[in-house]
Amino acid sequence: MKNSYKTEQREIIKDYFINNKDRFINAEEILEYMKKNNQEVSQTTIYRFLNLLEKNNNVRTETRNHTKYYQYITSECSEHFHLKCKKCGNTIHLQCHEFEDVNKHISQKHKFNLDYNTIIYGTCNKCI
Amino acid sequence: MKNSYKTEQREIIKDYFINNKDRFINAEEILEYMKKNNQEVSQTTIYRFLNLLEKNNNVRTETRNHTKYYQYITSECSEHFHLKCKKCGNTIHLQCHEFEDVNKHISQKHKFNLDYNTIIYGTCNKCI
DNA sequence: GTAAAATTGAAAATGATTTTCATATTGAGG
DNA sequence: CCTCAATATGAAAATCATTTTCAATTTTAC
Repeated sequence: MKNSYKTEQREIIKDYFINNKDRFINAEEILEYMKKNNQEVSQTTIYRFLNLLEKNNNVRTETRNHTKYYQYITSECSEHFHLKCKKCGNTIHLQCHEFEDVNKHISQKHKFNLDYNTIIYGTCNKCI
Repeated sequence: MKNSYKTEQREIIKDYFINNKDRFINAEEILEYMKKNNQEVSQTTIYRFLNLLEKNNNVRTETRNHTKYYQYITSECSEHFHLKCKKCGNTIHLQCHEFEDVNKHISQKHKFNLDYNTIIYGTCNKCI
C-alpha cells in the first residue's frame, strides 16, 4: 500500500476481512474481534485504517443504520458482478456470459463502464 | 400515504423533490430551501418526513460523507435502470432492451429480481 | 543507527440524526 | 360542522458513529 507502513494490527484486521470476505463488517465488529483476541487497538486506529482501505479502493462499502460497513475486495471477486438481496442480505456472484455481454454493450453503446465493485440490489425469490 | 396526514409542509417538500427528481437531496438542502421560501419547518420535521418517505419506498437513498441523500421515485423512472458515474455523478437512464433481456435472464435463471430503484455505479467515458 | 515519515491512543470535539415531551393540527365518523 | 383520537410539530436535549487533536511511539528508508 502506498505511503503506508505495515503494522501488526493492520495485518490482523486485514486477515479478519479476508476470512470474512463474503460479509460486510463494521468498525465495532472489528473492535470486538480484536478485544476477544487480546489484540490492543484503539477504535481511532480502526477507523483510520478503514478510511485508508477505502481511499485505496481495497473495500466496497455500504451504509446501514448510520453505520458504515466494509467488505474487502479480493481479486477473485473483482471479475464478476454481485447481486445482493435487500431483504436477507444474501449475495449472488453473477458469473454468467449473458451479463458480461450486456456489460460490453453498455460500455460500447452507452459509454459507461460498470464497476465490478458495485453491488446491484434486488430481491431473491425466497424473499419475495 | 398510509397512516399519514397531509400537511402543507410535506406537500412543499414533496414538490421540491419532484422538481429535482434527477438529483439526490439531503435534509440540510431542504431546510435551506424552506427557509428561503419563508416556510417554517423545524429540521426535526424534515428528518421525520424523510424517514417516512423511505419507509414507504417513495425515495431512493444514498449515503455520502456521513449524510444521507434522497431522490424521489417517480413512476416514469421506475421502469428502467440507472447508471451513475461515481466521479461526476451523472446518471444515465438505461432504457434499452439488451438490459431488459438480461434482467429476464437473471430473474429466470438466477432467481433474482433486480430492483429498478437500485443505482448501478461505474464510470462514464468522460471521467475515465 | 538515525531521522523523517507514518502510526498510535486517549480524550475531546463534531455533526447528522433521533428522542423527548408538551402542544397543535388533521380528518374520519357522528 | 363538531368532536376526538390519531397524527404531526418544534425546541431542546440526547445519541452515537466518526473525526480531530496532540503528544508519544513505531516503522522504514538511507
